[in-house]
Amino acid sequence: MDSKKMVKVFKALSNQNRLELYLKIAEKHETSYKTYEGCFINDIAKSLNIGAPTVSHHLKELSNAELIFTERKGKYLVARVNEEMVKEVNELLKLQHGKS
Amino acid sequence: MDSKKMVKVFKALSNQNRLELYLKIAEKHETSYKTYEGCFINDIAKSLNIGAPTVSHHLKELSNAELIFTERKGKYLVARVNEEMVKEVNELLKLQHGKS
DNA sequence: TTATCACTTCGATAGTTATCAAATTATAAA
DNA sequence: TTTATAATTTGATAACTATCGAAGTGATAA
Repeated sequence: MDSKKMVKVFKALSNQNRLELYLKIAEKHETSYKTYEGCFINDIAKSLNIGAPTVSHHLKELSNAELIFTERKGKYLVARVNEEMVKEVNELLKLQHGKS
Repeated sequence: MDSKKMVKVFKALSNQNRLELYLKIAEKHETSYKTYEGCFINDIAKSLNIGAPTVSHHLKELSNAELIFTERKGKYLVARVNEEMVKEVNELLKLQHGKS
């Protein structure tokens, strides 16, 4: 476990708008799981009360923390959750004494 | 799920020293689980490269985020993990598509 | 009671960051 | 080619925060 990497992840989730952004990506990620479509940022961005530059900045933070992957699809940006990283975070936080 | 509460939790874990502090408390919490001793802050504080005022500040942040409970025992301060909150965080991050 | 240890509070500072407006780039549509 | 839409970059600013030293509080030990 690399705690520096984890600090980055928690930092990425420690802002209201950025957390909501992540959660929406994760939610979309779930519903489109079988088709692997990913999530169009443009749709999400409108539902947040922040401008495009700020959305862009937040996406970079989430990417940088390796919580999401992004990919351009024509005019649009598509995001997917990095499931491995999410798993790592869950492992870090899991309390062990219940385990066998 | 209250995302504001979660933001506070992530903020609390988004600093290197504070995350280490939390992890040490959690680790101790695990090993003393059966006896409910809790974790003496004084022991931990020495192993971090920060002064007492900063430790105190960080503990307040962790408390404030309800990640830990603290209690005075004579001269010392004792900390315990708030397992409920940790569970909530894990729920929030858990990806659902694997679920039945 | 005096000294010591553990922790907290206060005030200051250097560094970080969330946000925006303006300008720019990339792609698609007319 | 011109226009429109999506996203990024840049530069600026206000707000926040991690940290410290100094001073203060509470509890134990001498």
